[in-house]
Amino acid sequence: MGRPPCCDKVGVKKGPWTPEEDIILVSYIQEHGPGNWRSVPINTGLMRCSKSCRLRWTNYLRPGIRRGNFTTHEEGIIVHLQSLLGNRWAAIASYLPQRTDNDIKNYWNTHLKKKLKKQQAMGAIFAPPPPPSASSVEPAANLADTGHLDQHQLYHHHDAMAAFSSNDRYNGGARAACSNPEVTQTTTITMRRSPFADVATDCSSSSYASSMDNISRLLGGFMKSSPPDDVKPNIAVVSDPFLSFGRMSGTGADLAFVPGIQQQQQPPQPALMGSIIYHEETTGQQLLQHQAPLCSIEKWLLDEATEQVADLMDLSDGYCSSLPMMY
DNA sequence: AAGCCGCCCAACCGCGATAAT
DNA sequence: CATTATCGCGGTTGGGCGGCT
Repeated sequence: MGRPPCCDKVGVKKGPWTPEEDIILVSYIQEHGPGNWRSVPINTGLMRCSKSCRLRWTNYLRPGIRRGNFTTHEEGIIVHLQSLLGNRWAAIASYLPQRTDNDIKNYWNTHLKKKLKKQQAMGAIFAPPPPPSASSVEPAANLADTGHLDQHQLYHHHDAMAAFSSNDRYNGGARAACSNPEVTQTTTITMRRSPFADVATDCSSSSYASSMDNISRLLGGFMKSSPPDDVKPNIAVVSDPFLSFGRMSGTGADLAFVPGIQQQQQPPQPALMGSIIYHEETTGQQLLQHQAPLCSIEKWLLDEATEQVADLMDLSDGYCSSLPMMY
């Protein structure tokens, strides 16, 4: 015999969560912490399967999540990482602790992919065709493992970054330069006002699921009443994704910083929390000294970030400019 | 005002990896 | 060691909403 079944498949409720269900779930997790999802529907009486509970918590209810309003900075990081890692949303999300993989995936599919496509189409008019052996479209799935980036992938990546950078820099009637070094022309293109300005989540507009007010109220009590100092959720404290190489793994009482891309099955490492979380003033270099050695991709990202993020942060984006300059 | 259409995103589904028995 | 459930991930779906005609 293996394990007992997680939940009855009969009578399991599906569809949008109600405020009542959210309250039940949040208060249960407040008391017991996340994890052991199997027991959640059983102990709470929620007519949801454990999977649904976990999803609701990780994608929506857990503290520290920012929703909507992806900043230029974040867009750049997502594009950057997607070109490196492919559609490994969880890995990408590990660099944006305040964002869920689902959120990033949705944002990519609905916004960034189109934007990139558009940019690449524009670039294709002027750029030479890619090398025949190149696999720019192919996700570089093994990059994280090997740490190796071939020239074309870098190429692709730089184009993507440049597209975003220039796009935002010249938002609204814009002039975007192709970053391809072999292309000397500067392309003048016309752009509408950035759609990204409008993406912002229309949190208050619709169904309950989109109501941040409700959630804030729920979590307000949660944050106030629950966590003792040593288990307090810390996600929001990390002010720069590039400083948080690793993942805020788990939530609530289990929350811990796990260095590296792989967050699966990692035990919490509270010892690291102090060194990372509470050093908002820490520089990138200082951080490197504090941390376990970075894998190649992380080092590369940091190097890249030094140049590119600094550039992006000049874009007078409110959020970006409010971040401390680390580099 | 009503109908249509496209977009957005929360939630579901299916699968592989891992853990428990 | 085999079996079975759980967990976590990526892909997909479908309901709701807003814009357009």
